[in-house]
Formats: sequence, C-alpha cells, structure tokens
Amino acid sequence: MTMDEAWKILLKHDYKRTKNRDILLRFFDQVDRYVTAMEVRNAVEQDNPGISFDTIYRNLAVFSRLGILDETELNGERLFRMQCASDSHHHHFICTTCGNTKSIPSCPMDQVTVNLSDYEIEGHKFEIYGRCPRCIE
Amino acid sequence: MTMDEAWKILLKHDYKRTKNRDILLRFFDQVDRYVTAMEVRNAVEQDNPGISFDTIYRNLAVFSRLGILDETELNGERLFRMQCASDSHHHHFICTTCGNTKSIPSCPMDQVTVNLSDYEIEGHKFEIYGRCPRCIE
DNA sequence: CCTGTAATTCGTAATCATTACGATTACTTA
DNA sequence: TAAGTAATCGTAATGATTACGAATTACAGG
Repeated sequence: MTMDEAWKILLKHDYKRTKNRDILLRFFDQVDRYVTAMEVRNAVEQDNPGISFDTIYRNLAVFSRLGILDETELNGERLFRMQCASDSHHHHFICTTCGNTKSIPSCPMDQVTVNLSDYEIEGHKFEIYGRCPRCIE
Repeated sequence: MTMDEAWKILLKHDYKRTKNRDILLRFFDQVDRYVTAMEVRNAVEQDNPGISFDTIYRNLAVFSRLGILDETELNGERLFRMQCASDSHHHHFICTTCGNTKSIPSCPMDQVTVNLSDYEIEGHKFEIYGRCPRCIE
C-alpha cells in the first residue's frame, strides 16, 4: 500500500493529517518488512525526538484497525508492516532474523476439504517461518 | 497426548514427578481446548490454593518446550492446550469464543508452489479462526 | 487571516502479563 | 532416613503496552 492510499483511508475516517502520522507512514513505506514497536520508536525518534509512546502505540493500533498496517506475532513479539497492495489475497514467508518477507501466492483455504459448513469462519492465518538467503550467510 | 505420554517425556528429561505438574497435566488432559494462563491459574487454584505464578508459568514453558503443550496466540492472548497425538501432522480450526478446536487434516505446505530452495524453513503455521456451532447459537 | 473546538500529542504514571529471586519445601536415590 | 538437588512459594522486578490530564495542533467557518 502506498502512503497516498493510507492517507485516503485515514481522512475518510476523519483522522487528521498530522506530522507524526506522516513520519510513521513514511517509515513503514520505506522499510517494507515486519518490525517491532520498539524498532518503530527508534527510527521515528530521529525525525521527531521525544515522540511519545502514547502517540506511537495509539497510531499503530489505528493503522492496524483500518487495515493500513498488517500485524502478526513471532516468538511473543508483536510485528507490524505496511499492508500489501490489496489486488490479490496471498500469504508470506517471514524471515525470523530480519523480518523480510516473500509472497506465497497460493491460499490454503482453497485446499481445505473438511466440512466447516456449521462453523462461522472469521479469518485464517498461514505463514512460513525461516531464514532468508541473505540471513543464512 | 495422554498424561502417561507426557510424564514419560518429562521423566526422560529428568524432570521430577510433582503434585503441581500432575495437577496441571490433569487439567489440560480434561479441558482439551485452548486456554489462557489465567484460566489455568483459576482452575488449578481449586486443587492447590495459593499455587505460585512462578510455578504455573515455569511449567507451562517447560511443557511447551518439550512439546507436551501446544502454544498459539489470538488477539494478543497466549493460549495453551494439550498437544495432539503425534501420529499425524495436521492443523486446526480454533473457536475464538471458547477455544475448542477441529482438526484440519490437510497441510498447506504440500501445495506451496513458490520456490523456497534458497530459504531455510524453520516452521509454519496454518490456523482457521471463527465460531464453533455451539457458540453460534 | 482569525477564532473556536475538537482531535492529537506530550510527558509521565499506571496497568497487566510474565519473569526473576532468595528462602523454604519436596522428591529421589542410596 | 539423610544428602543433594530440583521444585515451589511469596513476592518483587521487569518490560511492553495503555491510560490520563494538560498543552498543543489541525481544520472548518466566519
């Protein structure tokens, strides 16, 4: 997702255009991998020294709720990254060392043969974990 | 997994047979669904009033590390349940209301077509979330 | 361009789950 | 049953996240 798309979503929901949100979005636009809240904080400190925890966590939650950020969890750590372009549903390989990802175009839901007709499906998660070529060296 | 199998694993790794571990294992043997640490604590309090946080969390970690318990995360909550019998690899539908599960026998790793030969795969996760028939009513 | 107002942010404190610690107790083996 | 080690207890410390009142900022309307 581009920053423009993110801002369009935010403004549509009556969130205001602020410097901090811009710094946060620009950061996620550039890194394009899963990062921790602490990593966000350290990076953002350079553009706005003294930025508050409140501001970071509150906006991460807003972005995540609006689908601007994608959130997952690995070894008890919360990770965030910019949501992929919404043109096609897919999943990810995630590097446990650096957070970089690789797309997995297929979706396992297509292959599920179990009858879940009595169940109400809210969502699903498919992720492959490991080390990317660069981190193996 | 049965309690006997769990104890066999524990003793093989030189963990001792204690009353608290027995209480914990018996609880997981009976509930057979995903529960939070707090739910464990409340249930176990009845068999051993005043049991320490340390004891619960330490043993949950031991059980999880030895593969006796299966651990996952849902909406920021850590969930534990007795590991399934190890006879066949499979995945789960998980009820977001009560923690009950239903087995999904197929594994998405069989269908992945992306070339990951340069990657070192450490693991994967496939879970379907929703509400089970009983919780829909 | 001003002003009013409501959202946002700041700085810090509070909360919550989890982990750590020193003292005590319990298990195992001989 | 005694020694040696692991496990537990009770509580304190930790670390990530959330909450709060005061100050600041963005934006709409005059």
